Amino acid sequence: MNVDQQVAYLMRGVEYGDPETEKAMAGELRARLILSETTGRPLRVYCGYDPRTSDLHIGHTVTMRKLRQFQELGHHVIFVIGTYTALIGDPSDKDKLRAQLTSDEAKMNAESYAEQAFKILDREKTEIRYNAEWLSDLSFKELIYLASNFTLQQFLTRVNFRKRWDNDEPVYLHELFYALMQGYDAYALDADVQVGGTDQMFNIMTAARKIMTYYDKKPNIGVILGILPGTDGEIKMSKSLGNHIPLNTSAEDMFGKVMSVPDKAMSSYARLVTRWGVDKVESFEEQVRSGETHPRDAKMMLAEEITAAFYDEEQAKKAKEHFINLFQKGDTPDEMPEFHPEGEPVLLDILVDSGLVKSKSQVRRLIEQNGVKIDGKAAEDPYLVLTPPVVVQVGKRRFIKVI
RNA sequence: GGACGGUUACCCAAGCGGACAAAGGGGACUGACUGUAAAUCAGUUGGCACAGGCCUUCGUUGGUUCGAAUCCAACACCGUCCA
Repeated sequence: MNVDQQVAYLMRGVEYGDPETEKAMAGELRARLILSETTGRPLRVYCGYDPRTSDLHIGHTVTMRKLRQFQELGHHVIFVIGTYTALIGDPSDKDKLRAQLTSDEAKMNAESYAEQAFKILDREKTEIRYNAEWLSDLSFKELIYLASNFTLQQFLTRVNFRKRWDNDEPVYLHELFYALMQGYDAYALDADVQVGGTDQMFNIMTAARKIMTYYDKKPNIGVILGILPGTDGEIKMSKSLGNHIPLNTSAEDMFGKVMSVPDKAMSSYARLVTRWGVDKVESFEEQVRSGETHPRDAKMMLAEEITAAFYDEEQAKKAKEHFINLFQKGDTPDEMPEFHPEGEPVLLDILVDSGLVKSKSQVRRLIEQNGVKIDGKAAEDPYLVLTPPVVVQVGKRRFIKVI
């Protein structure tokens, strides 16, 4: 790849909300890539992760994929785990105060976090750092100097603080430190590039660049990526919103979850979570736009690619077949949990005891709504005594085999 | 320290003495339609009971009342403002 192709590759999926900024960043990146090539010094690229949660979803992997791309081009990647910043909780993506985390919790999460990250990153080429290393030694005096680079107005113009301010909700002083700390991370790591989502725009572009300049360093280049929408296609993927696709799941489940994403979000997924190159993404989008490929089939391709990226080609293919059988042909799945009833196999009890339905009242409602099927036939009587083995189905996709 | 406001089901939020298992919205679930979806339409959404009906729930604990989510008291927690 020549420099321009590299820039295009590395800037894929960025979102600055302002074409000028994007142009400026692309320009800086280009210059620094050239510098790296002539001096033979790889760029130092970093992204920080909040160890608030230990199980990752594919939304977390967007920035990792970007780091991976830098790795492929021979640059040095630093995976920072925000053990110290987690003490505050990043206020960026929420308009509410986030809970603080104890350092023990943070550390524990961090370990499993990094482990999952190696599904994407090259273990050999990744440096893992904890920001407590340098932040815990920061003196109060230093903090004052750092803080003197910023005004309260700058913070108050950020929407997430602004909203709370306007609603007379508390904005705590320590929340303002978050940006300073993240900026200091970039300085301490001597970063050339910092990768992050658009929710990190302020921290990366304003805080980090300002702080680095203050310390007479070349400010880092912000590679700001779009936010991956969740399976609802609307808002940011997040576990607490229940619209996430977890990493620790089965290939079948991942495939199915990608398929449940609305059509309009396909392009975000193509750009942010596939291993595809620039050309491939563009032709994919073009095929859908022109109607050449049926949106359903396009999404199949997408789901297969994404599943393959986290598992492997073979498992992805199997997941696809599974999906086709189950949903397109309406078959029952090959494998389903088995349930051994105790005593008389009364439908009502089985559904509750197996955990398929929460309460008996709910079973009654489901039966009234034709939502319970026995060997494919809608059940009418909750007190029906089953003659095992039979397949009991609730809704479209929940099955058990009663033995 | 003081003044004021809040705490209702999964979430937001109405209710301010009886008609309240509690409006409305969101979410979730079921059915129809489909491309699996989304959108749309219809329904369900505390528990138990075949049903009449019964039981538990409106921050906690007591009280007033024939009757309390609603009134009173104390407590707890949360918030805003003034010091």
